[in-house]
Amino acid sequence: MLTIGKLAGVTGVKVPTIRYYEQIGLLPEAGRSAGNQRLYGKAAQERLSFIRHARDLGFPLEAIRELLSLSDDPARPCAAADEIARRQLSAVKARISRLAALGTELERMLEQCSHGTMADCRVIEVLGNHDHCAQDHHGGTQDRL
Amino acid sequence: MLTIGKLAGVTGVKVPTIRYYEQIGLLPEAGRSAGNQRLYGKAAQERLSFIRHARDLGFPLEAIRELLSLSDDPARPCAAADEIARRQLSAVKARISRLAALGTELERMLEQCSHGTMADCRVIEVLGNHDHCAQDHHGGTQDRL
DNA sequence: TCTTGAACCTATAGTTGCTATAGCACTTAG
DNA sequence: CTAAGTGCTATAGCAACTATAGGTTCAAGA
Repeated sequence: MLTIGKLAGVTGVKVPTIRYYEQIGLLPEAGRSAGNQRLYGKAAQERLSFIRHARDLGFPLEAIRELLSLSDDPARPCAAADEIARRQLSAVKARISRLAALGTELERMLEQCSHGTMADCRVIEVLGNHDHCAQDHHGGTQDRL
Repeated sequence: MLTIGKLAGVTGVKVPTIRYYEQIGLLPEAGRSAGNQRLYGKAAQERLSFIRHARDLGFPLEAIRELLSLSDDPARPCAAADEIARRQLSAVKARISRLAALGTELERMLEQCSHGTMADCRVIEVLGNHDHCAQDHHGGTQDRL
């Protein structure tokens, strides 16, 4: 049985984050010691590692909640889990292409800068006037990493 | 003179967002009509367009605040603005490379999926066990877009 | 002129995924 | 036995908005 600090150590998830996951129901309520401290077994450790890994891959907590509830039911077809992962992949791809466009625009902006005074700074000028832009970078998707 | 709704229309910034920018001091307090409604002139419109464009390029509000205060002082050298933009560019690049790694891992995961039941779903299996991963995707930078 | 509906106002709470703080109780090494 | 370290709860804060409630003002049609 691990205390919350040890669990944090082995999973790489911080202590307050573990308590937060319990609070939002992503982890079941932990058993307690005589002195009211949380104690974790192997199952909890595996569940938390799963969550950690999925978070590292950018899955939102709600998606992780779905994945966990799917995996609790081994007989069901795996298509639903598949679909969640595919959604995540396409969100990642969308994010990359948007960021690539932003990077290009930022580079263009910086190349043009002649390092004089603010009065004729291209950075400020470009930001003030969208007509200078080569690409359309308006209204990107809001899906979070 | 534009009402807040018209200003929202021409700049593409939503009405509550404009009020929010005023509240946090990114926009100066707007003048008011006889009936206490905000009225905006050309200067406010340009300032807001600047903010919008910088946000589209992913600059955090604090960076925008700096850029605005720099541009209010046309005699100063442009190096400071340059530096802010360079920081933003490197944040964008870091974000892209991290996302690319995540994308690769997600693709690998999905390729291996044999579309059976949850019991032997690779998606779940891979998420549960980091040893399956080709790459290191732990502890990415937290800088926001 | 009256009325209706859109657009405005303020203030507050919610979003995501944590992180930090305050003020305690418990546990463990010396 | 005591002091440091870890644990507990509850609450507030972060970015950057978005949504809601409950009220006022404005513009246009009858």
